[in-house]
Amino acid sequence: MIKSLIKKLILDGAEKAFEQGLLPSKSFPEMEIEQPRHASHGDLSTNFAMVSASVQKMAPRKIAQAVISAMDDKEKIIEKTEIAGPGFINFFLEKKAWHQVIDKIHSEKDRFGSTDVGKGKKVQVEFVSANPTGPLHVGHGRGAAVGDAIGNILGFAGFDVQKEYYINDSGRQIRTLGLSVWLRLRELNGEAVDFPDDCYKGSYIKDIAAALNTLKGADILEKDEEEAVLDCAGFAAEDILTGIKEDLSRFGVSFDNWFREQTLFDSGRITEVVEDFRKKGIIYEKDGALWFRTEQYGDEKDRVVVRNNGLTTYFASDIAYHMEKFDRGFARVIDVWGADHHGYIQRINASIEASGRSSAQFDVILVQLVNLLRGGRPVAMSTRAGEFVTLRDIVDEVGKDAARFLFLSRSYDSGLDFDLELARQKTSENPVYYVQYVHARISSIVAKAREEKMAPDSPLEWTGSVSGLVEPEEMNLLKILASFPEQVEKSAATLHPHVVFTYLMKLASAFHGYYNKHKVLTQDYDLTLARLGLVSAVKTVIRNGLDLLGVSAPETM
RNA sequence: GCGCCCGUAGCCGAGUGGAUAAGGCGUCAGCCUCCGAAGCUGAAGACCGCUGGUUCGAUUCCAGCCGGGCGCACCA
Repeated sequence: MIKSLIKKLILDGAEKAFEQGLLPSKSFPEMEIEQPRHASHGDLSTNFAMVSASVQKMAPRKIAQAVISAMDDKEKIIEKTEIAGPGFINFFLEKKAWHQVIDKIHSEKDRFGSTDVGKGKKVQVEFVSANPTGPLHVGHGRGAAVGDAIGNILGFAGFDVQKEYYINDSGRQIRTLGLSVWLRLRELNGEAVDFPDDCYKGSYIKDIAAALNTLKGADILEKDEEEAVLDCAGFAAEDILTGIKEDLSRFGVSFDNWFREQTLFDSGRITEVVEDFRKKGIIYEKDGALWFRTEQYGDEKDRVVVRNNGLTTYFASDIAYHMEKFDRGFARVIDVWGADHHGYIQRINASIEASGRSSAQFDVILVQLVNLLRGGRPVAMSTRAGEFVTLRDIVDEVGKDAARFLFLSRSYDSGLDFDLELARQKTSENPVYYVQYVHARISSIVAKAREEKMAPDSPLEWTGSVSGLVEPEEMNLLKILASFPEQVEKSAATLHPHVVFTYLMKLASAFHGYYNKHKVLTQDYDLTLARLGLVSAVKTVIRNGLDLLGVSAPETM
């Protein structure tokens, strides 16, 4: 908000400078306004003069001079300006310019930080979408944390967001699941079976078989293989899916929609798309299979959509699924995938282009792999042998908050070491407590103030004396608070939740420093009110930020 | 071989064209009769993988190389 004020001052100034003949051109390129790294460079700084140099055909410092001389600071929020270095215009603001933010935070409360840059545009974020063939593991956890946070952040930035989970409930892996359960079921009934290598070996398969056995074991044993396997598959998939939903909900992740692959078959959507593409000539036949000319759209080679046995591939479903998404009216579709699926992007892009849409409406977020460690040593994981640490195990061991915060602590572009021992520690090594501690500390201060009747109850009554906030640490906090909305915007624009994480760490650090240096509750009534107004604003922003990441903000710890 | 991601202090890492490269861990020296020490203050530690290019300006963009991770099925 302060930035936009400054921006307007600059543009108005430039306009006026042009009218006065100080500037030759009326065209003003996009400028950056940012908080300089060093306080000696002012509160805010712009590169306006530098980016205008080529348009104005003038030296940046001269442009800066012209703009400053024509600027009209009616509200007197600028203490002074200076031209620095190659042509930066540095602004030193009056303290009152920063004081306003407290009022704003207390009136907007849990909406502070939200913006309308999204303009209500419909966006779908699809994430996790793990096959219902086994429990969720760490990698799914990272994807869940990232997808959920991105959804929250986009929503806060004014997009109309739907979170969706795609269930692969048909196809070969589901049959394999059914077969695995069927074999275990027969084992339970005393039969000696040969358990194939490509079947699922996890102990959860035995649990499912046992449950199914008591339910209707005898029934299934009577059926022939095909039917029995199908029965087992249906039961197992639903059972696992129920578990997945539970795990996700305990992880604090909820979806607006669960979409089943099977519906694409039932509605005829898949054959429809294949037929459509065939008519358009982008699908051809070779070796008894149908191929999609994805190479024409930049893929390495063409891909099969219908196998020579007549069955459609997973890719065919996915084409239909993405068509379906756009048909549902989403202007923008975002998929969150594990990085090992990156080779798939070209293909989906191809199908979107082929259907006459722009692949610019489609984003894939590739989440790099997670290395699970315990005390610095890798945790052995083998899906094949059915030995792995599940997301549920992790939530049980380290808690939802610590897990989510760690998953979002750095960019998903890099691999992540997740150390269970570290995540469990309630020490400074664990950033989640560092931030939550701020919230709890402030709660405690506010509670004490109320108990001892040091201030009126409503925060709205605290802001009258904000002018008492003059300490450098207070000004620093105010500036950080004021930048929250733009950090949310940046996070939304780049689809990177760790921007919010980094912001929260910065705010928390500034608060802890302030807390150690200055008392909030003092003998001076007005000063106490002002500081209560400040710290409770910090509390609100910490909570709003943690909310976006799906981490709780406790009153006590 | 081809494709995607990564390469910033002993370690983990922020920084998507700007002025003196965040922060954390670890190391060293300090701070609790006082609002929560899960906290704070200070010190030491960086040819931002290498070589070129674009630019007034490159850790940031481009190219090539080196190193690491992950993929390259009529599997999902």
